[in-house]
Amino acid sequence: MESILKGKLKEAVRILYNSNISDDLIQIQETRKDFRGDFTVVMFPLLRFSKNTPEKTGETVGNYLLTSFPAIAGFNVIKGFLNLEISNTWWIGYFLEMALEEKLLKRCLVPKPEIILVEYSSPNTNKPLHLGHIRNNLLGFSLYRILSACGHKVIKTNIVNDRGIHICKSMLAWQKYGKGETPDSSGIKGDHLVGKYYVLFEKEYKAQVDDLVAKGVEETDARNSAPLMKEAREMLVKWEAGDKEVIDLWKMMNSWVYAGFDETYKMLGVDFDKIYYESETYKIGREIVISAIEDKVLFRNPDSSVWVDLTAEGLDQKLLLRSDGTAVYMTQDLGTAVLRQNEYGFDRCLYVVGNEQNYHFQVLKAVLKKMGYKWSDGLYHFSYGMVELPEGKMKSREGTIVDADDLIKEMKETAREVSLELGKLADYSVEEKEEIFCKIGLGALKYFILKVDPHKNMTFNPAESIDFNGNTGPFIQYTYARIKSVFRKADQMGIKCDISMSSEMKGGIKEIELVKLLRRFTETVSEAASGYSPALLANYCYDLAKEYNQFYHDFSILGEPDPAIRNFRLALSKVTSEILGSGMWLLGIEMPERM
RNA sequence: GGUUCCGUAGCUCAGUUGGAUAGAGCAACAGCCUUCUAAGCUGUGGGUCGCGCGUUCGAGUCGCGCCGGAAUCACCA
Repeated sequence: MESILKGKLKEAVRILYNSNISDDLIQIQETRKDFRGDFTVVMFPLLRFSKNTPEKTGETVGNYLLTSFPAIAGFNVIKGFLNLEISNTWWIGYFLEMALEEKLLKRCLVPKPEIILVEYSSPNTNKPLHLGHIRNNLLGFSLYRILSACGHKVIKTNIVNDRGIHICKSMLAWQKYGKGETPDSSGIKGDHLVGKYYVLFEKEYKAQVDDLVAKGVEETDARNSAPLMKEAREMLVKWEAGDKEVIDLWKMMNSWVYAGFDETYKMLGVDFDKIYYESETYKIGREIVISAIEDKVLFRNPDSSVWVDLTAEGLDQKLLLRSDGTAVYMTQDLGTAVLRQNEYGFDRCLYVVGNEQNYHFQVLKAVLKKMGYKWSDGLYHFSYGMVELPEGKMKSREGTIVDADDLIKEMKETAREVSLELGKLADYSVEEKEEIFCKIGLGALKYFILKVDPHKNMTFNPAESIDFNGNTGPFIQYTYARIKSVFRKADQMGIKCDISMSSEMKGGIKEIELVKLLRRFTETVSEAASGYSPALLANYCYDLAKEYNQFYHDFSILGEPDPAIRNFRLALSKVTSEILGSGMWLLGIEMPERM
């Protein structure tokens, strides 16, 4: 409609004022709710052609459109705004077209699909996942779905940080204090078991440091010379040297962690097409760095550490290889990027990583560019904000880390309580009920996180559990289940939804509001894709659900005697449920048929 | 100190490329279930959009300068 109107406006200006107007001067937007009309044209840019007041210009243009364009039923001018009223016939025609379309999402397909790699999750193998990872996973996964919906070939990847001193810490603690404890023997989920020994290491290590400090040793010296730290470092050297005993221990404990992660990922409903391991990619990174020294892109210090000079790019000098030749964080990310480009030839690579690493990714991109990799332009750091508690950051030392598994469990539990209290699922089996509690609990959690603009920090208050009323996932799920319920009832009553019959609809109707909102779906998906913002889509779903609930409250659907109107309302309900369903699906949120 | 991001109602958050009188939810208060699911709907109260200047017919939105908060600037990852 906007593009037709645009054409008509150009025509109007040509005929009325004998001038050609460029596209960017024509501003069309949906009319605000408190004014009469459907579309609003801003008159100010046209004044240079009309040489008249905004009001007069509005009148003249409005009259022209009214007589030359049948879809326009009327207009009014307020200040510099020309509000056009579109005929209901046009709206209904528009809606029918939409309702009969096989796959609405086809409208989102981009002309040039790209190969896009999305990296998300990126866990360390020494601790279980926490709330921060949940935000990361949900964002990454929904970006995958949204970009895929637009026709891109999207590959979900995960890079597991499975090497380094922190991994050795938990291994060492297990070796010293574990007494052969395993997930099976202890009944503890693998990632939590390994995490337990990481915490234990830190505790024992701190005790040693405190002890040394008490004996008069300087704090930094104490940290370096504490026996546990020494042992951990020795273990890392052994690991890098491929010592069989260490490697075997590493493999065993990692396998526990992976089994634990898999369970959490499954609960969250996320998965990956390809998993990279830093223990493999850091070697590639090292090779690349070494060959770049020969090309004089990098330089070597007298102590034989390798650096890149990015002062010309406004950044600092950055270390790429330690003086002992071992790799740092950046080294492995360089290797991973090159490996991925070789394997997939991606056009874009999205790193879903917290904003605390903004500098790191700036450097990564700059280094690759300096090394001559043209595809480095396609790297994009999807930088999202931290999840904070009311009192600030989560801190493991203060035990305020919100564990992912615990949180998911609590959400399900709350869903169960709320649901049982309402008692609408009495005739369901235990398994069916559990499945619904799961959908609702996770729906609440996922929506809570995804509705917030990704690049902002967000607050989570563990004391007040996540809401199930208002602007929440369950609210949207409820709306969906409600519509499903209407259709179950319609079946019982033998009422079929014959969309074509609603074309006989006439008259002034409030349902048009709903149509207007429905039509925004596909453009919202496109915006969410181009702006990398699932939040846009989440808030759209909320707006739609809210609008539908008003409609549902104000009008009877099945009780409506006029079949044309009844069918129209049924069709509206059907399209609403489909859009809510696929909108939430794009966010990775499942919808229950009943709740 | 340098760089990046953020600052909107008591709280959590929306607010399209600058457009009209800044919106939701939660919390508080008052209503609505013999009729399609009340996890819903309706209403009331609540704001110097951190502060100032500038650009513009028009600024929560753009620019500059302050103030406040976060992150980062490691031979940690």
